[in-house]
Amino acid sequence: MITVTTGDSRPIFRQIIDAIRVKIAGGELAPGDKLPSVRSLAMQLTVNTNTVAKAYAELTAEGLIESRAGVGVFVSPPRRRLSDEERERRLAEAVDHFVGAVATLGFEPEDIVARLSAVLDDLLVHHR
Amino acid sequence: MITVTTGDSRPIFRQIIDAIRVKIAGGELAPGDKLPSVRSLAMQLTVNTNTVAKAYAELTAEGLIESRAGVGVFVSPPRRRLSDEERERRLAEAVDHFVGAVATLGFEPEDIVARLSAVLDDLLVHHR
Amino acid sequence: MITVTTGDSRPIFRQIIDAIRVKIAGGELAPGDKLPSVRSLAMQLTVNTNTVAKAYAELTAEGLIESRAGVGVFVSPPRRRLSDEERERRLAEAVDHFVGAVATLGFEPEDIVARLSAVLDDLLVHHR
Amino acid sequence: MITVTTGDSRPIFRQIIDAIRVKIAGGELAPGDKLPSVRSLAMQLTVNTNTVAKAYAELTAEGLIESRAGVGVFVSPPRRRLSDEERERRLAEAVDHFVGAVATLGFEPEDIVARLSAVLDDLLVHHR
DNA sequence: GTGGTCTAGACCACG
DNA sequence: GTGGTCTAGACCACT
Repeated sequence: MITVTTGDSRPIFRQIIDAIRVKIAGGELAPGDKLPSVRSLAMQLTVNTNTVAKAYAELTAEGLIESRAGVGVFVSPPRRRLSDEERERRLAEAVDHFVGAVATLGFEPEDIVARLSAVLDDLLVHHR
Repeated sequence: MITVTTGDSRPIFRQIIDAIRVKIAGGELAPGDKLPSVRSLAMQLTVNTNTVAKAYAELTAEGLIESRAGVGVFVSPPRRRLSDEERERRLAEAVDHFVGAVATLGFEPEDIVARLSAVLDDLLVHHR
Repeated sequence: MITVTTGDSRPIFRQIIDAIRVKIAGGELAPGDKLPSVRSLAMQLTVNTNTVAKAYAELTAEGLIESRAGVGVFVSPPRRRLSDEERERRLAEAVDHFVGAVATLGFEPEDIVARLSAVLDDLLVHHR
Repeated sequence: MITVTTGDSRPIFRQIIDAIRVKIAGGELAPGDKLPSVRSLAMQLTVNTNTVAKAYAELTAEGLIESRAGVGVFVSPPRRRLSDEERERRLAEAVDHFVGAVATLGFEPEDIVARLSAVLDDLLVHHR
């Protein structure tokens, strides 16, 4: 089940993208699985169909899902789409953004790392 | 020295905010230190003065810096301007964004955590 | 100057994407060059601004251009974004599609190759 | 043997059209040869019969195949059903699509041409 | 003025 | 019924 929050700083379509990415990474959505249709997800989230379609389009461009016209949207078999440099660049950027966001919140580094580690392990390790 | 890059997905004013936050958290900017004026920083970064002013405004609202009329802008003494709920909310949001961004990059959880841990420790622990 | 044709089987936004890709590959658009604004290109092509924005968004996702909010859209410095496998896969797919489209048109293979070669050389070699 | 793949950007009916075109151009399907019935091909590919029927309809319109009532579908004797203008238009469009798709993949023009040349020669020259 | 997001609604292509 | 494209128009964020 995907949820969107208006309080989140990310736009709706990006919240959808991130949520589905996490489900795929965690194995909750496996290759071949069918995603909810654009219209049904839009209704469930009470957003416009175009907003869901935009999220699905980006996930398709990333090679994570594929849509079969008239049939629906499905999780793709995994493939390495990005170069190592690009993957590295994106990780570095994500780290930079994260550090910039939490640097002055007053949490201990160990607490932050523990928090993140728990979430990541739960998602990715659980999958293996 | 702060730098802004066009390749970054964050808007310029946010890059400035994050960079100053990190400098403060890491001790590179200590309480009482003087920051460059809005105008001079804008000139140095070759961005609009409004952009720098916007960044300084948010940092002021967070209680990280304060401007003394006619004198300049200075790093504030450490204090908690944000409520615990707000701090928690921001951390949770940052974790969500980060996980959504790196979930499908294909890195091992340990590698991601190690990477982040190194950056955080370098910044925050070094400071204490 | 970019043009779109209603007779083309590609949707408008894809025609725009392909045209800009070719201009970038051919060096007609160099890194740092400014592209026409979303609104002005939309007006010139007499299409909706969303259509142009969609094309620009995909080119941004491909790393070919970057947009600076409030300033405009610019050609990015080149970087290798895709893995070798993905580049190879895309070339193979393009070749398959092309061959499927021209196989029974009755042209001689040499003529087809010569035609394509001329276009490619004009674009890519001219650039070096 | 024809195969369809979900990873391909073309709709299924177009994949079928292209595959049969290539087989005819390459001589693997010669004039007079019998094609599988709409139903049997649909069953073999596990696609809707409408999809195969649509592909056969377009191939018939192009004069490449013909159905003899109650007997089956057969490869037509070679003839030019398309006007020179239409053939030229299709070639030009195919070239445009191809160039747009590969322009920014980072391959050398010679490599692209060599690749395409090999496939075309293998198909068409071998046939003569 | 620039790009980004979202909505509403229409029409088409596909299966 | 499914996704894809396009339009029109609004509102927001950024500079």
